[in-house]
Amino acid sequence: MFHALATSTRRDILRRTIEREQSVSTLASEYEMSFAAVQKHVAVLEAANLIVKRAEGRERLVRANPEMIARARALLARYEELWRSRIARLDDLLAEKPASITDTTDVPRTEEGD
Amino acid sequence: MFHALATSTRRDILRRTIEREQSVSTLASEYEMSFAAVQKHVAVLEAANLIVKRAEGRERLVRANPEMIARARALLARYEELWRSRIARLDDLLAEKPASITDTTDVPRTEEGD
DNA sequence: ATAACGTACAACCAAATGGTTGCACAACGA
DNA sequence: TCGTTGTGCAACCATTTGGTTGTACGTTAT
Repeated sequence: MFHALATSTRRDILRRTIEREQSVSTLASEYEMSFAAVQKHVAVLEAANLIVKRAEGRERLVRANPEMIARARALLARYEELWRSRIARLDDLLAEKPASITDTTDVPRTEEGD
Repeated sequence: MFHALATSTRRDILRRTIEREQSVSTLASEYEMSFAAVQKHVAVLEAANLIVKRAEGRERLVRANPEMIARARALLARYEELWRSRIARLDDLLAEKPASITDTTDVPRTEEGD
């Protein structure tokens, strides 16, 4: 899926099909490359479920699939969450350690016995 | 940048280096492939600014760069925003048109004059 | 000093990728 | 009917990619 997003042409196709549903040839007319090249890019996006196609007469209308974009974003959000939990863990360590520096008995009963 | 994220090995390296900073050889020991292969993956991630390296003795310690992960997520969030604004535009059209169907005079004074 | 370790880089290779042209075929319009 | 349009697919080609091994070089340990 990230692979499908890795090309600027494909991201551009995605952007256009978010804005409005359009046929493959309409899309192809927007780029310098051949129709077949664009058609293959569309196929890659379709395989990644980032777009869906709908038949209308001889045309194939392409529209973005917001569900999959959301999934990609959620995955990256999870990485950020991992990072935040790492920071949290470091904070925990920094919050705990000082006690064992000032007090080698390291018995955490101080709070419990209070 | 999406290209750097397009391989599961690199996403895994990113995940590991989010959790804690570690040397290239430590990372390499986690995978079946050769050290050189992992080192190249690290280089790709570094070129995309998704990780940063720090020299410590003979080792190169690798850690994730949360700023870049956030940027990728933000970009995808923008696509979602585009989608939402498209929906909003359609809603606007649907909210305006019905008047000319039920009432050809399409004078919206009904509320104003009430 | 010398061996072992960690890293970087070059050369090489097979497979995937992004592009091309050409062809087949269904749907539309004259 | 017949030409045109829209699509999909196969074959082909150049480049990139993901992997390998080998080499070089600085750092650490014995």
